[in-house]
Amino acid sequence: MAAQQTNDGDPGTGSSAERLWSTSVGNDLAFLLARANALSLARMHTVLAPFGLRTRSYSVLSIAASDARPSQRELSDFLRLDPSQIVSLIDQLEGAGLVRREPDPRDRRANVVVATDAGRALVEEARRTVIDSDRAWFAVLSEDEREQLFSALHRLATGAAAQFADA
Amino acid sequence: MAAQQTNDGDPGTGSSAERLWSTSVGNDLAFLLARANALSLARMHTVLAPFGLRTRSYSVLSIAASDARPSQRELSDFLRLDPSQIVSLIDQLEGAGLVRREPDPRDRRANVVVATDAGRALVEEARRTVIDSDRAWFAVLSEDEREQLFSALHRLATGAAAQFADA
DNA sequence: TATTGTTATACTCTATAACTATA
DNA sequence: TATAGTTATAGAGTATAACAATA
Repeated sequence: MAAQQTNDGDPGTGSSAERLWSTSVGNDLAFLLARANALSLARMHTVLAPFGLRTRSYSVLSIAASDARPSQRELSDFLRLDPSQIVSLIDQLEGAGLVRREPDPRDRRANVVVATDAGRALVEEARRTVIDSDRAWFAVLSEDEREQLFSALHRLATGAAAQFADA
Repeated sequence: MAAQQTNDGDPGTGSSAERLWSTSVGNDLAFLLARANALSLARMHTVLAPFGLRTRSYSVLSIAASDARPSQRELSDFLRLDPSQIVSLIDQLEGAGLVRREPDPRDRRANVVVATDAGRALVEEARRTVIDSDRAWFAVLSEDEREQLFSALHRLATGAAAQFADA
């Protein structure tokens, strides 16, 4: 760990960076959101590394392994990634034999992204460890609090608030 | 931006990507956290652009403008950025005449980062618009819900959960 | 004319390693 | 020996623009 070192031999100042929480940014919801997410991402990265996945590729593979049969455009919209980023992600996953592009019979411009058997097996194994990690990481919250957090984040991620981001 | 179709809060239409919410990632707290944060960051970027600031430089400048008199190391610990990233951020802000490095009389290795008058004026103006934007963006939550969200995120960002990220 | 997927490019962010000067 | 700041570098993430095939 990066060792929040206490500044010993320095009487008067407590643990060095702790007092910065009293500044305005320390009390800003958006800053807390960013910080919590940074920690969560680092955790996900650690958990997914043994599977050769990152958060993005895990999300794509997970959706490809469902029965949703998404097009690349739908993945782009849902994950809020540029279509070109989806191309790159699918290229990697396809190169690793985890997903394949199937032509959409209803629109010859579009590809449907589906997981291979190998992809399905990998993502199911990965998902189990992700769920375990989630449980441990969110254990500082009670069941009620987790539900409230889910509700709040879901509204922020989908609700009217979303339009402000595109202004 | 890439043609973000404004699918603002109209669930009946069944816009193509909407059904992907029923997949497992759509119900993952960590995914929601990432998505909400991405939207919040995009919003902050839009709000801060007229001031020539980004979220990072805004945070640094904001703390430098307080009476906390942080060292670069403290900024690094608090913002969870590598010391080298702090160097780069301070270089930019110092080049723009917004902060300056002052020698720490108690440790000649350390710099104390303080805002100039210009920096203080800029960040106060910026903070007003950030606060307005925050209010609008979090308006989908009630006052109680905002407090609960703050409490939950604060625990996730500082509590025992933090150690999992470095495991 | 608009949309899907694609290629290309540039910039920001993240993560490490090594170096200096102080402690 | 350890810490504060610095330099350098490489890989991941983000944001645009332009293009071919298809609708």
